Amino acid sequence: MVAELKITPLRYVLAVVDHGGFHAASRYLHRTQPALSMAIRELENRLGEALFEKGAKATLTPYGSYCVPRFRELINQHDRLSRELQARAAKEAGQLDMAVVPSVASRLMPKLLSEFVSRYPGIKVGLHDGNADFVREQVISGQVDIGITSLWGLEEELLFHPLFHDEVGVVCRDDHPLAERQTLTWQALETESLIGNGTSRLLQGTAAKSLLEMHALYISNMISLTATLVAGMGVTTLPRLAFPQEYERLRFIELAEPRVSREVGLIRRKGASLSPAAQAMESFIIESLGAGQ
Amino acid sequence: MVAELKITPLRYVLAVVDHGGFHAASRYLHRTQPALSMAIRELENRLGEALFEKGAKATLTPYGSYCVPRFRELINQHDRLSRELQARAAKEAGQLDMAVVPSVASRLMPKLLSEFVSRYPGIKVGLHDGNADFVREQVISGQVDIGITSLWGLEEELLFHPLFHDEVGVVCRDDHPLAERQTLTWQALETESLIGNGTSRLLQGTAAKSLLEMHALYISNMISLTATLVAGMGVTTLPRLAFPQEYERLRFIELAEPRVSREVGLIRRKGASLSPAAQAMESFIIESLGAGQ
DNA sequence: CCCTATGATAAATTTCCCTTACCACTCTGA
DNA sequence: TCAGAGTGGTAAGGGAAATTTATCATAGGG
Repeated sequence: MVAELKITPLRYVLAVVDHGGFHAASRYLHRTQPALSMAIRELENRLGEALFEKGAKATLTPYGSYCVPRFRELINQHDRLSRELQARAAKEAGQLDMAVVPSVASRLMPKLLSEFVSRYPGIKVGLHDGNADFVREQVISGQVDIGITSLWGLEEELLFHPLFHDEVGVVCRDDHPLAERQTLTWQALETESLIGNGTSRLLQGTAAKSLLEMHALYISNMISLTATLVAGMGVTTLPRLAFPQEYERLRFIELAEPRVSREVGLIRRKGASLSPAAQAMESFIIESLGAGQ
Repeated sequence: MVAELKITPLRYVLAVVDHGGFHAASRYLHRTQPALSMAIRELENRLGEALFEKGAKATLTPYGSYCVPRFRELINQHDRLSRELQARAAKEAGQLDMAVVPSVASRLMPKLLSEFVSRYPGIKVGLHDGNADFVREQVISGQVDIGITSLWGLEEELLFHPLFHDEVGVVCRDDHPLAERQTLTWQALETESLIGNGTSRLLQGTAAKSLLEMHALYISNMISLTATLVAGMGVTTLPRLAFPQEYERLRFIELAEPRVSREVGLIRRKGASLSPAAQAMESFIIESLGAGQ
């Protein structure tokens, strides 16, 4: 059975000691003098021993002298903890991990992250990239706080906040016959050597689904895919954001018929709420990408 | 500005976590469930962030998971301190120093101390011996908590609690002419070679005061004094307690006219109250020596 | 010697915590 | 499918605890 030492009376004792009297302390604490007298006496009763000499003005007993530094230590610990937790709640510190699809990671995250860390200097961000399945897994398993990806279907245990639509188009080398076209229909691709990739399943359920069966080649790795395209070995379909702009010889042609797009958005676990830091990131991303872009 | 984290709600949070639910925790804490709900919500508001998921049964938010171990740490620290201070107040632990006159130190303290430490195993005792002036100085300066000595006069800044009277008698070798006497008067000493010692001033203000002027020899050190007496070089006066029983050849003869005695007692500073440990020692000494002995 | 400082005390008041009573929701087993 | 027991949340009232107001006794300083 431990007596409950409330923090406030301990603070009173320290104030009396530091200010050299009950009246001075009461002014400092914005309390009246009897409040201190009674609170401290209550504390003394609880401890079973007087802290201040009776009849002397604010003089500590030996027991009191023993207690004061320990009170101070406990209060310091308390205040440090209180400040730390509040700061963390106020998103001034913390840590978050996110999983992001490669196209977003390479094209959007650099600018986003640099702005984020300058706005929230205390927050540590871990960025993990991988394909849509990887992102989904990471979020569901709780390995990361939030993810940015496009969903293939509705997920029971995930919340999806849409950010933007990303149009699917055809990518080919600049000397390819299709390269000069402004728009394409799926029929125009029937005779092409179409290379499949991780985003190809976006075509599922659309008028262009027959193209899926044409894949002679399937390349999931982006570097390999672009190298193959640059080598002129065929064409592929990609969302615009996934189109690697840095390759001068590659062209992106919009697919007009059917219009296919993926909806890129933010995902998080349904049951669990976000940590303050992750919440800050979520709000930041929605604010940055939700409207404009 | 630091928010005041009260200990009790923190305890509630831990109970809910440890017992896996508000109801289970409320049973454990002997509180009703709404009490926990409201106290914890109050705490959440204070921190600015939820600790438990809403709509889920007692599931911690990421922020909550971060907080819980820190709450536990603070509460452990609190409880440890509370127990320690209460134990100290209950005299189960602590430390005290006392200054004692040599006769008391050698004749009474050994038995007293062995009983004391067996009754209060946690208390550390420092025992310092010296003459009455030394004891007085040590107590007044606060070097020691309490002293046992006899006072020569009333002291303004000391509290004196009498313990027992110690009769002054004459000490001589067993072959001395006075050795066979049962009692003596001061006149019988006029022709003797009287050796003075630290206790001689007890005779001041008594009928035997003329003896003080007869001192040809003054020896303050007890070992030297007894050696001198054993050598048959004279007689001296000593309180009975100061008479060294271990010397077979020395005899103690009561002084009947005048009866001189010192009043041995406990002294402590008037303004300052005692530490719990010192208080325990004081009560113990009074209990042991006040009545009997 | 008055005046002002100290802290202690008593009663009134405000504040806060807890309980009782009730609701909404989810899960389980018949 | 539906009753029943589990979860936790909400509202209103009571009571204890903390605080204030008012007063007192005492001690030190001009």
